[in-house]
Amino acid sequence: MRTRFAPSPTGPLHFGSVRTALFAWLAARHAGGAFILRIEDTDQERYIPGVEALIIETLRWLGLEWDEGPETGGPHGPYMQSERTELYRTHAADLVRGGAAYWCTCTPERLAAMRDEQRARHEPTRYDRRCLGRQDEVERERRAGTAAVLRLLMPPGTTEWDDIVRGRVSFDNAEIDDQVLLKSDGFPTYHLAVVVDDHLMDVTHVIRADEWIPSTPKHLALYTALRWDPPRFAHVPPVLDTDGHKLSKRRGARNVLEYGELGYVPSAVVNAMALLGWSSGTDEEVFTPDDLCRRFTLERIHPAPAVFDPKRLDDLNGVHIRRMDVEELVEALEFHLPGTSKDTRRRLVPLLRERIVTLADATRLAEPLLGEPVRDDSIEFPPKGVSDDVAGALLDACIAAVEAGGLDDLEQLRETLRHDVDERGVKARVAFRVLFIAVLGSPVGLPVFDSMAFLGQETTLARLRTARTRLLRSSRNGA
RNA sequence: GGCCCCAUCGUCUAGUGGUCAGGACACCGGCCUUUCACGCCGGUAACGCCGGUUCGAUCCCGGCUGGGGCUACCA
Repeated sequence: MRTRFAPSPTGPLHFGSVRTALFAWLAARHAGGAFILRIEDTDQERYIPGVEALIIETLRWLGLEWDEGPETGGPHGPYMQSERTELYRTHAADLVRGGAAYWCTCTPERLAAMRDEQRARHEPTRYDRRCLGRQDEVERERRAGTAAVLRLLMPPGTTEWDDIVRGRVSFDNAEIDDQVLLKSDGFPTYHLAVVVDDHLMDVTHVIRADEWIPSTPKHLALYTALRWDPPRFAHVPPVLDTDGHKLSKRRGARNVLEYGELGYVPSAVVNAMALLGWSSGTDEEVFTPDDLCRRFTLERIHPAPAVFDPKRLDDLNGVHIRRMDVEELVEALEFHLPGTSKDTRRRLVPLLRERIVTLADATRLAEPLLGEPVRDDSIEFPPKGVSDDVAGALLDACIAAVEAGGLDDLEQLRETLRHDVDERGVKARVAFRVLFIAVLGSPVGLPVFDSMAFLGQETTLARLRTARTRLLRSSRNGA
C-alpha cells in the first residue's frame, strides 16, 4: 500500500487537515507500505511562502515521518508540483491526441453569463462545449496569442466506484463539468496534477477529505483516458468545530503547532485525532502511535462528520503524561520549566505528574518551588476554621520539627503535626492549610511536605518563620 | 438553482432484524486523602420525523427534516 498526504501551502495545518494526514500515514504504516508527502503548489496566487516549512515541522512534531517527499527525496520526485509542470504538459498533450481533452478560449465573462443562464433554467452549471465544435478556429486563436485553457471532455455514461468509507458512490456524467486541466498560465489544475502524480508515484490508496467526492468522477475519467488503473479511494469526513462548522483557517482553526506550545504532547494529539472518526471496535481508547499503527484500518472510519472536543484532548493529554516515564517527562518539561536543570526537574516530576493536564500547567504549579511565593492578601490567613493560637502552635511545632531534621522523614513529620492539631480539636485537612499558605503561598497546590523537602531545610524554615511573624503581627493588630 | 455526502447520550463512538442500546470525555453525587490532582464506586443522558418491508425494526427501503460539501483558469 502506498498513500500520500498532499497539502497545498496556503496556510498552516489545522486539526482537520492533519487528521487526514494521520489516517493516510496510519493506513500505510499498518500495511507496511509507504507514505508520501507531496506539496501541491500549483496555485501561484494563493501560495504563501514559508508555509511548507511549517507543514513539514508539524508532521515531524507529531512523528508522521514520510518515506518519500521534500527533504527526504525518493524515486518518484520531485515532490513539489511546481517542479513537475513538464510532466503535466506531456500528459495533457497525450489527452489532446487521444481526443479526451480540447482547448477552449471562452472568456471568463462568457462563462459566468452561461452559468447564470443555466442556473435560471434550473440546470446543472457546466461548460456548454461551444469551443468543442470549433477547434480549428480555436487553434488559430491560440496561435495568435489568445489565452486558452485545456478542458477534459467528460465522456457520457455514469461513473461509479467503491469508496472505502462510503461504499458505492455513483454519478451521472451528464452532471459533471468539462473540467479545466491546464490553466492559461500553463499550470495544471489540481485535477490533472493529482491524477498524474498519484499514478506516477504509484499511489494505491487516495485518502482525502470528502469535499473531493464530487470531483472524483473527473479524476476517474482521466485515469480511463490515460489508460491507467485508478487507485482505491477513501473519502474521510470533515472535522467540525464546536459550532458545527468545518474547521478552517478562515474560522480561526488553530495551527496544530500551537498545541505544542500550549503543552500538549504529540502522542496525545495523535490519539485524539485518531479518535475523531475512527474507533478500534473495542472499549480501548488510549493508544500510543505504535498501537494505532497496529490497529488502524480505513474500513473502520466512521462516515459522519465529527465535532472536535478540546476537553477530550485535555483528558488524553493527562493520560499520556501520566504514562510517560520520568526521563521522558524531564525532557518534555524543559520548555515549560525554563532555566531548570535536569536534576531539578527529576525531583519535580513525581510531584507534578498526577496533577498536570498540559505541560504548561507545570509552570504555574512549580512556581512557588522555583521562586519566591507571592504573598496574596486576598487569601485569608490564618484560614477559616483555624484560630491564631492553633496556627501559631502548628507553625511553631513545624519549625521545631524541621530544625530537628524532620524533612528526612516526611511521614513521621506529618504524623507528628497531625497528632498535635488533632489534640487541639482541629482536623488536619483544615489546619494544614496554614502550612500550605506558609510554604506555597496558597491553600491549594503541590503536596506541602514534599514541597518542603524539595525546598530544603533552610528555605522551608525561612518561609515558616515569615508566616509565623505575619501571624504575630496580624493578631496584634487584630487585638 | 443543480448535484453529492451525512444522521445513536451535550461530544467522540460501539452495536445487532429480537440487546436492560455498550464504552469514553464532559457533568452530578460519593469514597480515598495534608490541599489540589490521580484513583475507585455510582448517577443523569441517545437511536431526528413519517411511511414501507417484516411476526418484530435503532438496524433494510423510501420520503421528509436537519447538518455539511461541490457547483472557479482555488485546492
